[in-house]
Amino acid sequence: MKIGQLSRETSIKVTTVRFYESIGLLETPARTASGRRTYLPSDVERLSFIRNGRRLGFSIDEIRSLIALSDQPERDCAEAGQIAALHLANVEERLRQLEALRDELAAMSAVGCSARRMADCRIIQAIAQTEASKFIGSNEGPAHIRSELAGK
Amino acid sequence: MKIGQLSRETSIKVTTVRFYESIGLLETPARTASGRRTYLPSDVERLSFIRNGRRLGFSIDEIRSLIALSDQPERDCAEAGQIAALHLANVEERLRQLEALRDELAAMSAVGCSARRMADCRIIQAIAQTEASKFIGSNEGPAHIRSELAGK
DNA sequence: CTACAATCTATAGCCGCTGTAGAAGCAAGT
DNA sequence: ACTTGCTTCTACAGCGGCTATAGATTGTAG
Repeated sequence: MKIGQLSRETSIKVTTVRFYESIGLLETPARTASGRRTYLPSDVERLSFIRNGRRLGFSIDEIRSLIALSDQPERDCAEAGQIAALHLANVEERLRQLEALRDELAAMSAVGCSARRMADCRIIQAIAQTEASKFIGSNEGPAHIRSELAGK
Repeated sequence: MKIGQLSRETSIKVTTVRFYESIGLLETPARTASGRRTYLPSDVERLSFIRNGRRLGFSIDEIRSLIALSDQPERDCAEAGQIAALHLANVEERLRQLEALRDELAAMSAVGCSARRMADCRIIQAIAQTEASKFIGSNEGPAHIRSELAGK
């Protein structure tokens, strides 16, 4: 199986497959005489696992850990549970932040911009006057504003 | 006023202030004879606006537009309202995605990992068996998994 | 034989910063 | 004058997770 078919079967782009290989997330596959990568059905499985993990918001490193764990069938399963639980907690925290954000924005938009001139624009005024205190918890500056689930 | 004080007054790190200058978000300030940047109170205001905008999740480009608009006091305010409304819609969409994600993860964690061996780990199995169909709407691969409001 | 698709490598770019290194300036204390 | 230590300066690399581009090669169908 060549990379294109692997890509189709997993819905992971060819370039991304190569990228995963380059960062060691996917094992280096065998090559044909002319240098093309060849994959096995087990690679489809592994790549699907990676895809699902990504779609569930796990980081590459978390997926790496999960794969490493699942490659040791006799090992205690608790660690995998911890990774998942921690991830869930992170997602819930982000949800809370995003909800607070939505409320702020909704309040802002509700006021509307009935003004005709920028000079009187309520939206601009609202942004200018947003109180930093509303974002306590985001004590590390805009760095917290990044990472999962954006509109591309 | 020097960069350190501007930083303290706005809670924006010194390096970030310089970064904003480098991308043209902040005007190039005057310099002392020895080359230090000097700022005016109006710079505190502008930087605060930027900080608030960022905390509300606006992109640098959106903030750039908002600033450009507000620098034209006679202009129609509607465009600013549109930017805010579009941003709100994006945030709401992300909220929906994140909620779906949380539900998936919660269901996964609820099952728990009572198994002792990785080979029987339900978490791993759940990830492996996640159906892509549950993520319709995220039709562009993991690219959607990025951007605002992460745990650093 | 020619066209076109698929694959290859290597490298740069996206966003929004953050961190590093090394040099220079500045104020206070001895 | 000298040292100490803080602030500031420039320039550049790195983060995550890809995506895009360029240019070369190989495979396949008409």
